[in-house]
Amino acid sequence: MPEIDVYACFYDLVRQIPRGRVSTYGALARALGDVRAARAAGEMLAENPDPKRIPCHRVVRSDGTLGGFTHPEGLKEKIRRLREEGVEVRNGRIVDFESVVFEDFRTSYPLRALREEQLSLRSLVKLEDRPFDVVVGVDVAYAGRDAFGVGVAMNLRGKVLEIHVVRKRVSIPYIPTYLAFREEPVVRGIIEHFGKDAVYMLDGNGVLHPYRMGLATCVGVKNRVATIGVAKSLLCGTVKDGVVYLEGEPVGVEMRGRGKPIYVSPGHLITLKTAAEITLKLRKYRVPEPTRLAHLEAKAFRERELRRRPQWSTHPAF
DNA sequence: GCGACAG
DNA sequence: ATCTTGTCGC
Repeated sequence: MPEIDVYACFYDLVRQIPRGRVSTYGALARALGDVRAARAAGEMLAENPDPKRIPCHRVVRSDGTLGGFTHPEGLKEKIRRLREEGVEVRNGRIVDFESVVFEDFRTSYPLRALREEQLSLRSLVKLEDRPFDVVVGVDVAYAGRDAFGVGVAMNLRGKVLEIHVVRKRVSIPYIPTYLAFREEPVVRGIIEHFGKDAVYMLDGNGVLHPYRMGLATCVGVKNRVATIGVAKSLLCGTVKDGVVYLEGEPVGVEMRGRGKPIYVSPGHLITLKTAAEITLKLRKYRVPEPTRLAHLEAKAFRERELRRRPQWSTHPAF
Protein backbone atom coordinates (compact mmCIF):
# COMPACT_ATOMS: atom_id res chain seq x y z
CA MET A 1 0.00 0.00 0.00
CA PRO A 2 1.51 3.35 -1.06
CA GLU A 3 2.08 5.85 1.71
CA ILE A 4 -0.37 8.72 1.60
CA ASP A 5 1.49 12.03 1.49
CA VAL A 6 -0.57 14.09 3.90
CA TYR A 7 1.80 17.04 3.51
CA ALA A 8 1.15 17.18 -0.23
CA CYS A 9 -2.61 16.79 0.25
CA PHE A 10 -2.57 19.59 2.79
CA TYR A 11 -0.67 22.04 0.61
CA ASP A 12 -3.07 21.26 -2.24
CA LEU A 13 -5.93 22.23 0.05
CA VAL A 14 -4.30 25.51 1.04
CA ARG A 15 -3.84 26.36 -2.63
CA GLN A 16 -7.60 26.10 -3.08
CA ILE A 17 -8.27 29.10 -0.83
CA PRO A 18 -9.10 31.91 -3.29
CA ARG A 19 -7.49 35.31 -3.27
CA GLY A 20 -9.53 37.66 -1.09
CA ARG A 21 -10.79 34.83 1.13
CA VAL A 22 -9.46 33.09 4.21
CA SER A 23 -9.89 29.67 5.76
CA THR A 24 -9.10 28.19 9.17
CA TYR A 25 -6.79 25.59 10.72
CA GLY A 26 -9.83 23.57 11.76
CA ALA A 27 -11.51 23.74 8.34
CA LEU A 28 -8.32 22.50 6.68
CA ALA A 29 -8.07 19.72 9.26
CA ARG A 30 -11.68 18.68 8.55
CA ALA A 31 -10.88 18.68 4.85
CA LEU A 32 -7.99 16.34 5.61
CA GLY A 33 -10.56 14.16 7.35
CA ASP A 34 -10.15 14.83 11.07
CA VAL A 35 -10.33 18.02 13.10
CA ARG A 36 -7.63 16.53 15.35
CA ALA A 37 -5.19 17.64 12.66
CA ALA A 38 -5.80 21.34 13.39
CA ARG A 39 -2.51 21.82 15.21
CA ALA A 40 -0.68 19.85 12.59
CA ALA A 41 -2.18 22.25 10.03
CA GLY A 42 -0.47 25.11 11.83
CA GLU A 43 2.82 23.21 11.85
CA MET A 44 2.61 22.40 8.17
CA LEU A 45 1.91 26.03 7.34
CA ALA A 46 4.94 27.07 9.38
CA GLU A 47 6.98 24.72 7.19
CA ASN A 48 5.47 25.97 3.93
CA PRO A 49 7.93 24.76 1.28
CA ASP A 50 6.65 27.08 -1.48
CA PRO A 51 5.12 30.34 -0.19
CA LYS A 52 4.86 31.68 -3.77
CA ARG A 53 2.22 29.11 -4.64
CA ILE A 54 0.91 28.09 -1.23
CA PRO A 55 -0.90 31.07 0.35
CA CYS A 56 -0.40 30.27 4.01
CA HIS A 57 -1.26 33.88 4.93
CA ARG A 58 -4.90 33.05 4.11
CA VAL A 59 -5.27 30.70 7.08
CA VAL A 60 -6.55 32.13 10.36
CA ARG A 61 -8.17 30.90 13.55
CA SER A 62 -11.80 29.83 13.64
CA ASP A 63 -12.77 32.78 15.86
CA GLY A 64 -11.62 35.22 13.16
CA THR A 65 -8.40 36.24 14.90
CA LEU A 66 -5.23 36.07 12.89
CA GLY A 67 -3.22 33.16 14.28
CA GLY A 68 0.51 33.10 13.64
CA PHE A 69 2.81 33.73 10.72
CA THR A 70 6.36 32.44 10.29
CA HIS A 71 8.11 35.33 8.61
CA PRO A 72 10.90 37.75 9.58
CA GLU A 73 8.29 40.52 9.69
CA GLY A 74 5.86 38.34 11.64
CA LEU A 75 2.10 38.98 11.74
CA LYS A 76 2.57 42.42 10.23
CA GLU A 77 3.37 40.74 6.90
CA LYS A 78 0.33 38.45 7.14
CA ILE A 79 -1.91 41.50 7.60
CA ARG A 80 -0.21 43.35 4.74
CA ARG A 81 -0.77 40.44 2.36
CA LEU A 82 -4.39 40.00 3.37
CA ARG A 83 -5.14 43.71 2.91
CA GLU A 84 -3.39 43.68 -0.43
CA GLU A 85 -5.91 41.02 -1.47
CA GLY A 86 -8.86 43.01 -0.19
CA VAL A 87 -9.35 41.22 3.12
CA GLU A 88 -9.96 43.79 5.85
CA VAL A 89 -8.24 43.38 9.19
CA ARG A 90 -9.09 45.44 12.25
CA ASN A 91 -7.82 44.99 15.82
CA GLY A 92 -6.23 41.69 14.90
CA ARG A 93 -9.45 40.25 13.50
CA ILE A 94 -10.79 39.53 10.04
CA VAL A 95 -13.60 42.01 9.33
CA ASP A 96 -16.87 40.35 8.30
CA PHE A 97 -15.21 36.99 8.89
CA GLU A 98 -18.29 34.85 8.16
CA SER A 99 -18.59 36.18 4.63
CA VAL A 100 -14.93 35.81 3.64
CA VAL A 101 -14.24 32.42 5.21
CA PHE A 102 -13.77 29.61 2.70
CA GLU A 103 -14.48 25.97 3.56
CA ASP A 104 -15.69 24.51 0.28
CA PHE A 105 -12.65 22.33 -0.33
CA ARG A 106 -12.40 19.66 -2.99
CA THR A 107 -10.90 16.77 -1.05
CA SER A 108 -10.64 13.02 -0.79
CA TYR A 109 -10.33 13.16 3.03
CA PRO A 110 -7.02 11.29 3.20
CA LEU A 111 -7.15 10.79 6.98
CA ARG A 112 -10.37 8.83 6.59
CA ALA A 113 -8.52 6.27 4.51
CA LEU A 114 -5.91 5.99 7.22
CA ARG A 115 -8.60 5.51 9.84
CA GLU A 116 -10.16 2.76 7.75
CA GLU A 117 -6.79 1.09 7.47
CA GLN A 118 -6.49 1.11 11.26
CA LEU A 119 -9.87 -0.53 11.56
CA SER A 120 -9.08 -3.22 9.02
CA LEU A 121 -5.68 -4.04 10.52
CA ARG A 122 -7.35 -4.53 13.85
CA SER A 123 -8.54 -8.03 13.00
CA LEU A 124 -4.93 -9.16 12.45
CA VAL A 125 -3.70 -8.33 15.95
CA LYS A 126 -2.60 -11.37 17.94
CA LEU A 127 -1.75 -11.01 21.62
CA GLU A 128 0.00 -14.32 22.29
CA ASP A 129 3.59 -14.85 23.38
CA ARG A 130 6.36 -16.02 21.13
CA PRO A 131 9.86 -16.94 22.34
CA PHE A 132 12.56 -14.26 22.01
CA ASP A 133 15.88 -13.31 23.54
CA VAL A 134 16.59 -9.89 22.08
CA VAL A 135 14.76 -6.62 22.66
CA VAL A 136 15.24 -3.74 20.23
CA GLY A 137 14.36 -0.33 21.63
CA VAL A 138 13.39 2.19 18.96
CA ASP A 139 13.06 5.95 18.99
CA VAL A 140 12.90 8.67 16.37
CA ALA A 141 14.13 12.28 16.43
CA TYR A 142 13.04 14.89 13.89
CA ALA A 143 14.29 17.94 12.08
CA GLY A 144 11.23 19.13 10.19
CA ARG A 145 10.23 16.26 7.90
CA ASP A 146 13.53 14.44 8.26
CA ALA A 147 13.33 11.51 10.67
CA PHE A 148 16.35 9.98 12.39
CA GLY A 149 15.47 6.55 13.72
CA VAL A 150 17.61 4.42 16.02
CA GLY A 151 17.30 0.80 17.15
CA VAL A 152 19.24 -0.41 20.20
CA ALA A 153 19.42 -4.20 20.46
CA MET A 154 19.77 -5.60 23.95
CA ASN A 155 19.73 -9.03 25.53
CA LEU A 156 17.43 -9.79 28.42
CA ARG A 157 20.13 -9.00 30.94
CA GLY A 158 20.34 -5.47 29.61
CA LYS A 159 23.59 -5.79 27.65
CA VAL A 160 23.69 -3.67 24.49
CA LEU A 161 24.44 -5.86 21.48
CA GLU A 162 24.20 -3.47 18.54
CA ILE A 163 22.94 -0.06 17.46
CA HIS A 164 21.52 0.73 14.04
CA VAL A 165 20.42 4.06 12.57
CA VAL A 166 18.15 4.95 9.66
CA ARG A 167 17.12 8.22 8.05
CA LYS A 168 13.87 8.88 6.23
CA ARG A 169 11.65 11.69 5.08
CA VAL A 170 8.20 11.32 6.65
CA SER A 171 4.94 11.74 4.74
CA ILE A 172 2.59 12.79 7.53
CA PRO A 173 2.94 15.18 10.47
CA TYR A 174 2.26 14.16 14.03
CA ILE A 175 -1.50 13.97 14.52
CA PRO A 176 -2.89 12.43 17.73
CA THR A 177 -4.07 8.85 17.11
CA TYR A 178 -2.28 8.72 13.71
CA LEU A 179 1.26 8.54 15.06
CA ALA A 180 1.83 5.10 13.53
CA PHE A 181 1.51 6.40 9.99
CA ARG A 182 4.30 8.87 10.66
CA GLU A 183 6.73 6.53 12.36
CA GLU A 184 6.05 3.01 11.11
CA PRO A 185 7.99 3.53 7.86
CA VAL A 186 11.01 4.62 9.91
CA VAL A 187 10.76 1.65 12.26
CA ARG A 188 10.45 -0.67 9.25
CA GLY A 189 13.98 0.29 8.24
CA ILE A 190 15.22 -0.78 11.65
CA ILE A 191 13.35 -4.09 11.49
CA GLU A 192 14.93 -4.77 8.11
CA HIS A 193 18.29 -4.62 9.85
CA PHE A 194 17.61 -6.58 13.06
CA GLY A 195 15.15 -9.12 11.69
CA LYS A 196 11.84 -10.50 12.89
CA ASP A 197 12.91 -12.63 15.85
CA ALA A 198 13.45 -9.76 18.26
CA VAL A 199 10.81 -7.96 20.27
CA TYR A 200 10.58 -4.28 19.34
CA MET A 201 9.96 -1.79 22.13
CA LEU A 202 8.47 1.42 20.77
CA ASP A 203 7.92 4.91 22.04
CA GLY A 204 4.10 5.09 22.02
CA ASN A 205 1.16 2.76 22.54
CA GLY A 206 0.19 -0.69 21.37
CA VAL A 207 -3.48 -1.64 21.76
CA LEU A 208 -3.89 1.23 24.21
CA HIS A 209 -5.42 3.31 21.46
CA PRO A 210 -9.00 4.38 20.61
CA TYR A 211 -8.94 2.03 17.59
CA ARG A 212 -6.53 -0.47 19.19
CA MET A 213 -3.95 0.47 16.58
CA GLY A 214 -1.20 2.46 18.26
CA LEU A 215 2.31 2.67 16.84
CA ALA A 216 3.50 -0.61 18.38
CA THR A 217 0.49 -2.56 17.17
CA CYS A 218 0.65 -1.08 13.67
CA VAL A 219 4.37 -1.86 13.40
CA GLY A 220 3.78 -5.38 14.69
CA VAL A 221 0.94 -6.26 12.35
CA LYS A 222 2.44 -4.72 9.23
CA ASN A 223 5.85 -6.30 9.76
CA ARG A 224 4.81 -9.50 11.52
CA VAL A 225 7.01 -8.83 14.53
CA ALA A 226 6.45 -8.84 18.28
CA THR A 227 6.14 -5.35 19.76
CA ILE A 228 5.66 -3.55 23.06
CA GLY A 229 4.39 0.03 23.40
CA VAL A 230 5.78 2.28 26.12
CA ALA A 231 4.13 5.71 26.36
CA LYS A 232 5.02 8.55 28.69
CA SER A 233 1.46 9.84 28.98
CA LEU A 234 -2.02 8.36 28.79
CA LEU A 235 -3.69 8.60 25.37
CA CYS A 236 -7.10 7.19 26.38
CA GLY A 237 -8.76 4.77 28.75
CA THR A 238 -9.28 4.60 32.50
CA VAL A 239 -6.77 3.49 35.11
CA LYS A 240 -7.90 1.25 37.96
CA ASP A 241 -5.44 -0.49 40.29
CA GLY A 242 -2.58 0.10 37.87
CA VAL A 243 -4.43 -1.39 34.89
CA VAL A 244 -5.62 0.66 31.91
CA TYR A 245 -9.09 -0.28 30.67
CA LEU A 246 -10.72 0.52 27.36
CA GLU A 247 -14.37 -0.40 26.87
CA GLY A 248 -14.05 -2.62 29.92
CA GLU A 249 -11.04 -4.54 28.63
CA PRO A 250 -7.52 -4.37 30.09
CA VAL A 251 -5.22 -2.93 27.41
CA GLY A 252 -2.21 -1.74 29.38
CA VAL A 253 -0.59 -1.17 32.74
CA GLU A 254 0.43 2.01 34.49
CA MET A 255 3.94 1.77 35.92
CA ARG A 256 4.60 4.16 38.71
CA GLY A 257 8.05 5.06 39.94
CA ARG A 258 9.48 8.23 41.36
CA GLY A 259 7.77 10.76 39.11
CA LYS A 260 5.17 10.55 36.37
CA PRO A 261 4.07 7.03 35.44
CA ILE A 262 4.57 5.32 32.10
CA TYR A 263 2.00 3.24 30.23
CA VAL A 264 2.91 -0.15 28.83
CA SER A 265 0.71 -1.97 26.36
CA PRO A 266 1.20 -5.00 24.14
CA GLY A 267 1.58 -4.25 20.45
CA HIS A 268 1.48 -7.59 18.66
CA LEU A 269 2.57 -11.21 19.22
CA ILE A 270 2.92 -10.69 22.97
CA THR A 271 0.67 -10.70 26.03
CA LEU A 272 0.08 -7.76 28.32
CA LYS A 273 1.70 -9.75 31.12
CA THR A 274 4.91 -10.44 29.20
CA ALA A 275 5.07 -6.89 27.86
CA ALA A 276 4.88 -5.57 31.41
CA GLU A 277 7.44 -8.09 32.73
CA ILE A 278 10.01 -7.28 30.04
CA THR A 279 9.56 -3.56 30.55
CA LEU A 280 9.95 -3.90 34.29
CA LYS A 281 13.05 -6.08 33.89
CA LEU A 282 14.79 -3.58 31.61
CA ARG A 283 13.80 -0.48 33.52
CA LYS A 284 16.52 1.39 35.43
CA TYR A 285 15.07 4.88 35.18
CA ARG A 286 11.61 6.05 34.26
CA VAL A 287 11.83 4.98 30.61
CA PRO A 288 13.11 1.42 30.06
CA GLU A 289 16.71 1.14 28.87
CA PRO A 290 16.14 0.03 25.26
CA THR A 291 13.93 3.04 24.52
CA ARG A 292 15.91 5.44 26.68
CA LEU A 293 19.18 4.62 24.94
CA ALA A 294 17.52 4.75 21.54
CA HIS A 295 16.24 8.21 22.40
CA LEU A 296 19.71 9.42 23.36
CA GLU A 297 21.23 7.94 20.21
CA ALA A 298 18.52 9.37 17.95
CA LYS A 299 19.09 12.88 19.27
CA ALA A 300 22.85 12.51 18.87
CA PHE A 301 22.40 11.13 15.35
CA ARG A 302 20.26 14.09 14.38
CA GLU A 303 22.77 16.57 15.76
CA ARG A 304 25.61 14.90 13.84
CA GLU A 305 23.63 14.99 10.61
CA LEU A 306 22.52 18.58 11.04
CA ARG A 307 26.10 19.61 11.66
CA ARG A 308 27.12 17.91 8.47
CA ARG A 309 24.25 19.27 6.37
CA PRO A 310 23.00 22.44 8.15
CA GLN A 311 20.62 23.25 5.29
CA TRP A 312 18.41 20.42 6.53
CA SER A 313 17.43 22.39 9.53
CA THR A 314 14.04 24.03 9.35
CA HIS A 315 14.48 27.54 8.09
CA PRO A 316 11.87 30.26 7.75
CA ALA A 317 10.01 29.63 4.56
CA PHE A 318 10.62 33.08 3.15
C1' DG B 1 -9.78 30.46 31.71
C1' DC B 2 -10.78 25.62 30.73
C1' DG B 3 -9.74 21.46 28.46
C1' DA B 4 -5.79 18.98 26.51
C1' DC B 5 -5.03 14.14 22.60
C1' DA B 6 1.04 8.91 22.20
C1' DG B 7 5.35 11.59 19.65
C1' DA C 1 8.40 15.89 19.16
C1' DT C 2 11.00 20.67 18.96
C1' DC C 3 12.01 25.51 20.49
C1' DT C 4 15.41 26.94 24.66
C1' DT C 5 18.01 30.45 29.90
C1' DG C 6 17.75 30.28 33.82
C1' DT C 7 15.45 28.44 37.67
C1' DC C 8 13.21 25.44 41.13
C1' DG C 9 13.23 21.16 43.77
C1' DC C 10 14.28 16.42 45.18
